[in-house]
Amino acid sequence: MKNRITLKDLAKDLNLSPSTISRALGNHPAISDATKKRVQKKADTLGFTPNSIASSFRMKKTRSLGIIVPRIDIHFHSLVISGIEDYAYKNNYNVTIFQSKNSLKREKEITKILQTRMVDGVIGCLSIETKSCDHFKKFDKLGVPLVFYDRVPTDFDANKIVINDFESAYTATKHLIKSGCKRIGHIAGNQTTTIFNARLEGYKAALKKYKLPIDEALIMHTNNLSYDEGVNCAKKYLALPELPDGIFCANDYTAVSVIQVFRKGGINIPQQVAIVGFSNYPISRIIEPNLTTINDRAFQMGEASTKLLIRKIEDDNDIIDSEIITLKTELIIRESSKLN
Amino acid sequence: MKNRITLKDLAKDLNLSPSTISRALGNHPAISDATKKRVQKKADTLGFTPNSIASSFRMKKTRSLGIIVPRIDIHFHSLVISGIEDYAYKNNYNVTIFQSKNSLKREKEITKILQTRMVDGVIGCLSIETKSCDHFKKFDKLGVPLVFYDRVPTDFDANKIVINDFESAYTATKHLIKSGCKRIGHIAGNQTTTIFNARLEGYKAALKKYKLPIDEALIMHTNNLSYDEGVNCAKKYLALPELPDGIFCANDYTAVSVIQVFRKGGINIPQQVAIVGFSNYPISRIIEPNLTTINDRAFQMGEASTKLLIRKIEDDNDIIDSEIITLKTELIIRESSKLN
DNA sequence: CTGAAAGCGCTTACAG
DNA sequence: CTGAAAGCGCTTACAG
Repeated sequence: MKNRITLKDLAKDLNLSPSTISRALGNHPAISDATKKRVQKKADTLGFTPNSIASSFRMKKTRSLGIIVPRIDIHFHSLVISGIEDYAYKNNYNVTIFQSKNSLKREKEITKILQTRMVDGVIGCLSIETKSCDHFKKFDKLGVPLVFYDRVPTDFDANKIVINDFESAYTATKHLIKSGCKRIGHIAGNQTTTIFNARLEGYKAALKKYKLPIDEALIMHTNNLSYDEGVNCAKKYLALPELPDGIFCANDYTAVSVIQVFRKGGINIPQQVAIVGFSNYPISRIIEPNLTTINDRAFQMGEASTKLLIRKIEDDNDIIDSEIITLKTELIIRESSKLN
Repeated sequence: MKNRITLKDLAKDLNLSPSTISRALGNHPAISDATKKRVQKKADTLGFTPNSIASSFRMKKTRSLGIIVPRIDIHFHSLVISGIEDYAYKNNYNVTIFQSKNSLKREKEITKILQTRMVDGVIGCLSIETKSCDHFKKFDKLGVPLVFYDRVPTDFDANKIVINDFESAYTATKHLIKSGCKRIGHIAGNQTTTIFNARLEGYKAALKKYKLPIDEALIMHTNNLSYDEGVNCAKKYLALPELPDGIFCANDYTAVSVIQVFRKGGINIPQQVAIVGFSNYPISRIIEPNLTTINDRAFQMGEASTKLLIRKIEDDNDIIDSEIITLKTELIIRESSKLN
């Protein structure tokens, strides 16, 4: 570490006090323009860079947000983080990221780290293993606001940014019904996860509403909605005495695998089976036929989380205890379900 | 902000000095086990959390790494960041992320922010717009180590983690030649970017080595190697009097678009045209036929960058000025090029 | 084994 | 318009 220039050094050089230097660089109204210019010029020539840690320490504000995501390399999360960084950057906050790797143990460790006053607020998406959220309760005691997105706690009141999974699944299923499908299947995610349960329920609700039977044989269950699980589900569909004529898949990966397996089996999509996915992953525009899917607003989720969080951080006399914001999704109709 | 418990509070409560509390919690050998236990217990019951900003300030170490990437939501970068976070986490560093959004202006702003002693070291991948790296030179003066990956500066000596793009392209092209291809095309990226130029040169070198002609008509140039540009290139190939029998694409997106356009045109892959991509994106395992590609070691690039950076941060009497580490890539042979 | 003291580099209420 | 002084919460060299 080299010797770094401080306010004191500038002060000595200019025969001013450190207070004046600080005010001049902070563009304080009480300082004369002449002084401001002198100070700025000296700061530039000496290459002064302020010590933001000293400032954070003094101000008890770090202008940092802590983010806990299961994994960064999952496209959904990388989009959310992109939205977070973008909104934070525009508001002069920076973003410190941690991956829980879907381990409850690691998630707990991370909350401990974040509870050292490192950050002014926290945005989290729970790990798959997380059932109870006790390890997040300390933030409230410390006065550190907390916002969850996507996988949110159910066991305590918290700020949450979500989409309406039930409604989205209902819309997707209704779209298949309106396109003329009568035997509609569903590839479901892990039912202990709220959002995947809601997608299943939305699917069922649409069937009920339009007086179509709910046939458990057409509902396939998976653990991770992985591509490979999708392949298995597709094979099971092919083994049925009668194929479904439409399938709503709880994510795009399984939808893509179904399309591929079915086409290999000589089945026309969408003519014989129409397919709808969920998430609007990049692959949905590449797979042939292009996949009808739900835009889950990942980037906007990041923006909205950050906007809410910063408001909570900066509004001292905020009397709202917790807030749940639901974003509108969007059905994107593409070739995989165009029947008429 | 609520009133927070400090070392002083604990000290008063236990009739000890703050120094002792600090040492006890830091597991200093000079403190008796009995005292350590008393202090730890009290800290737990009062819910003491240390103020890491105060500690950073005092120690002149933040244990934070600053990352500048063009975008977080590009799969390559999200993988690198994942590798960075993983290695950093295991070594008790945290990771603060900024996106340049490929804007030189924003990249400069970010370097300014990072030069406020916020971080102990910086990992960067240059924006597309960046030609000169003067804005990074200040880090050296501040004693803040800097490591670049992937898109690295050419105009000054710096620590760099790269793959051998020339060699990888050579290997990919050689694979096509060994598979029997005689008319091999290339879809090239922006030639002002070093890595894409190296890929083109590696391709040419392989052709030369094996005494195949370099036919400029078979070399397509793109700006961003986007999917849509790939579609255009594919159409241009189709318009040629004679098709190539193999194409090495500088990334997977263009390779995928070529496969799709060619198949729509009734061309068999790999029998008529063998295709090789670059990067091993998830889609390479989904597209049919599965795409032969180069594993570009994104995650490992993140790990290696962080390992090098932390070494530079912690090794005070390091006399190495700058270091360039080249990672081995791997040719992954899949259906799109299996000719024999 | 424990304590008193100094100081990291800022910011700001108070005084002039 | 400018300055002197206090203090944010830690850590550690020094002393005992």
